[in-house]
Amino acid sequence: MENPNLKKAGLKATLPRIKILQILEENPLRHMSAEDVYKVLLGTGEDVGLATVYRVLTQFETAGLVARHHFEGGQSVFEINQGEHHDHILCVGCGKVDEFVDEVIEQRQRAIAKKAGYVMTDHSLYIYGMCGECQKKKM
Amino acid sequence: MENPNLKKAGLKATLPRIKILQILEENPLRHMSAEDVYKVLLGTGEDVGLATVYRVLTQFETAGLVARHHFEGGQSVFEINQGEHHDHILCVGCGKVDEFVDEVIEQRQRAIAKKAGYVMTDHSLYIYGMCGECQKKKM
DNA sequence: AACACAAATGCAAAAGATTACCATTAGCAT
DNA sequence: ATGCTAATGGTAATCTTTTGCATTTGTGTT
Repeated sequence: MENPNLKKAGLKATLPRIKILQILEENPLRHMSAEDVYKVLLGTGEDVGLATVYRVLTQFETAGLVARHHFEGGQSVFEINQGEHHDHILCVGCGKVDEFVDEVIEQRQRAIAKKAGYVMTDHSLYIYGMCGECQKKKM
Repeated sequence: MENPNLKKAGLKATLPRIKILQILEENPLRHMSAEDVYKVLLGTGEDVGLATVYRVLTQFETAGLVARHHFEGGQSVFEINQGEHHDHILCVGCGKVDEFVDEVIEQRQRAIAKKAGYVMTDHSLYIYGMCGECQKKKM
């Protein structure tokens, strides 16, 4: 029953890790801050410290189980790694997050890095805007 | 002598603002954190508080005089707005920052936002990688 | 040039996010 | 079941940024 991804990642299957991974997998909110995860844990009566949540999330990131994003507004948000790579488009009105993939952009980025003499290791692309619903509200 | 950009932006020409704008314009480091600016001020013997630096930089951002970036690693960095919009490519080895513009990417972004029903207000694209020099060092 | 008043500043305290410390607990191989 | 090491929880510390408030400084006006 213990999630096999933990062992695969070389992490001991401890209770906090199992719980946190489960939350990231099952919570409808795909992008959660450490605080968000912590609150869910408290809600389910788990006795896990906030410091542990931070530690575990960082370990998950290192192990490639989750991706860390730096959306505007300060804190890091984490998203479980499943399916393909994608970028994000965020609504500045309501905070909604949508995902997209664009092969043309991916390719141009690689070309730009190469031309500048870099070996690309990562990239982050966020589009900010106002979503359909929020546009209506503002009228 | 007082920088006309301040008045143009509707900001009183106070000594801290004049000095800070000057630093942003003249410092060879084009991307500076609030702390960076503060240290330069101290170095030139100016008596400006760190809180004022933060306040002024935020005002400059609102006025469109500077752009705020959220590079990986926590604090905000500011860059004076002159010339065209551009995106950034950063070296994860030495911290070097290069700039680039790619019209294809700009255009795809607008198209993606539109298709998702968003009115795009802003975007941020960072490419991370290892620059030429750092690649050599690692061998 | 002196005034008057609101806006801006400096300092220190506060707030928010994340990390470090350390004594205690819990996986896991034997 | 036992023991050893890694992991955890709680708290204090750190770092960046913001806020409150008394004081100072621009600026337009006499």
